[in-house]
Amino acid sequence: MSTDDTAKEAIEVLQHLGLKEYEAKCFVGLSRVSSGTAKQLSEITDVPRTRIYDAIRVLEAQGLVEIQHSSPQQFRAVPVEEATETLRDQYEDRVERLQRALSRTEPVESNEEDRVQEVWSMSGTDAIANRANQLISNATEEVVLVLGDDSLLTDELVDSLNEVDPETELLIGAATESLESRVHRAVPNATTFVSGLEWLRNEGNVSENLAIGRLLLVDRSSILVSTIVPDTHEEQAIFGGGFRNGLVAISRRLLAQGLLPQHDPRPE
Amino acid sequence: MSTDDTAKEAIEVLQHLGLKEYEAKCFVGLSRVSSGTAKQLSEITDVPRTRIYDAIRVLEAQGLVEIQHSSPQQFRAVPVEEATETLRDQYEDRVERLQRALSRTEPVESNEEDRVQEVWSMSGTDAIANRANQLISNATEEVVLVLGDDSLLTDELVDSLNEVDPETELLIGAATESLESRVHRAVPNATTFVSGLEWLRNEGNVSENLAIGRLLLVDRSSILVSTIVPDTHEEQAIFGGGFRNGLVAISRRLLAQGLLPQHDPRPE
DNA sequence: GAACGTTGTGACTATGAGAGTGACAACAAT
DNA sequence: ATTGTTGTCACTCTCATAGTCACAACGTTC
Repeated sequence: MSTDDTAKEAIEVLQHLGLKEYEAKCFVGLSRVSSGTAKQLSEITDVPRTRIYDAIRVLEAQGLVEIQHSSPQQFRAVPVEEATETLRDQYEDRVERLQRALSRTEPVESNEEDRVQEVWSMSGTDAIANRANQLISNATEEVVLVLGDDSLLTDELVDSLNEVDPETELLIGAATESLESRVHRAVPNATTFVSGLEWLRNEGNVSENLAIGRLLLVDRSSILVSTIVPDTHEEQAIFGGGFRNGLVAISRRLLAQGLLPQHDPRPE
Repeated sequence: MSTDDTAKEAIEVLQHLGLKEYEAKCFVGLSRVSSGTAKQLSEITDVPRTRIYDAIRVLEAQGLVEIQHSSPQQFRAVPVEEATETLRDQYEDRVERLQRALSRTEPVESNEEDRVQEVWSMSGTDAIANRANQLISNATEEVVLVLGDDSLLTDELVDSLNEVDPETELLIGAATESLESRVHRAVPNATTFVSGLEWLRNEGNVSENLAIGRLLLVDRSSILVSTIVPDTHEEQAIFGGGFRNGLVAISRRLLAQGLLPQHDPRPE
């Protein structure tokens, strides 16, 4: 039963990685029997026997399955580590080709109007984290960062923080004391504090169903605020660039109010 | 024109990475204009204007595009490095989940009949390379390896070779002198030679259209032979395990004949 | 070697996702 | 007020893929 669930998960992941349903089922099925014939596989996987052959051929071409050309044919899945390694290789290959293709295609007339009153939105923890790290890396004067959740303190983030110019002021807040001490240890250069976000939590102006994720202000000119939807655990962010940006201005004032009284004595 | 081609390539790669046609086109289009509206994008990408919105939403959810919620909306692609980094993260995530799911699901009754007269086939350079490295890593007595093409001498292969037990005998042949010297430098522990494969090339028993790729014999009990189809550049391999395996026996004899007269004086 | 189940191939239908199009109300700009 | 733009829906068309069937080749059994 639990095995069934993990199997189902494995199948889904494989489909996300580009395999078709039959192919995914076949691979997962094969991963549990060391070797088998089309008929056996069909019974395990609920894939019509006559379509096993197609699926296996594709898998073989991808380097995920081996075929013994006997009669009847025997199929065997490549060991897990080998399979994932192969998938990884394929993927790296593609991303690299993408990178090259894109970088060679980029130059096109652009309407650089340099608007500064912009507010952009983005989604997805990975993308947001990358953007945050990027912003931090480009900081020259000041970084103000508030983390609302332990999981956001990733190694990459720590690296970015430790790589900024020593002249740059680092102000890092955390939602809990334990998180603050972790930050303090990881980024010795930073001034850390436990604050708050109470001022955000308590204001009823945002939908109740949002948890503050991170808050980042770089050089007082770029701001990134993310929220985490508790149910789906999805992260959403808005991101403002430019000095005279309204959002940035507001955020500066919010931070000034929220951060300076660093020890709000109200115990929650 | 050439920009058009690379753009097309980028689109294809993105589709392989899981994006739909419209999404891929939108992203590539956006990668060349710094920012744009739905109408502009539609003109660049040939995607129907009314469908731009769907595509962008998906891209946004994946962290590849930012949206400025003004009127009209402005769209902007995340910088290339950020995008690829995000894609990489997503992928790593999936592969890891796959690995966990698979390893937790593997235990199922298995018919370990331990046949030794097996010959398996596999395809794909990545998969074959991984299998080869795996085999080498498990070697305890002897590794005989012949490389038919420069491109097969990868860093991973070198690592595997240098990590075998020093007691293990390493015999590595190469198709050309330059390749041999590269091998010699990379794997000092190995006895290298320039041979031959003439004995394979000249025999008309295999379809003319095959170039020998690699040939690997480990501990005289496992053999891997790969061929490269010159046109498609696809690599195919057969792999035999087990001591008494017929293929292994044949290969041993072939190698004994082919390798010992190391310097076939015939100059090609 | 006759009879039966198994195996592999190819061709077929059905379904659903996604490509492509159009109608239309909300909006902005003279 | 008029006109073009913008965003949303609802729709059709096409094709990949899930799912089924007929059948010939093969192997196994008695």
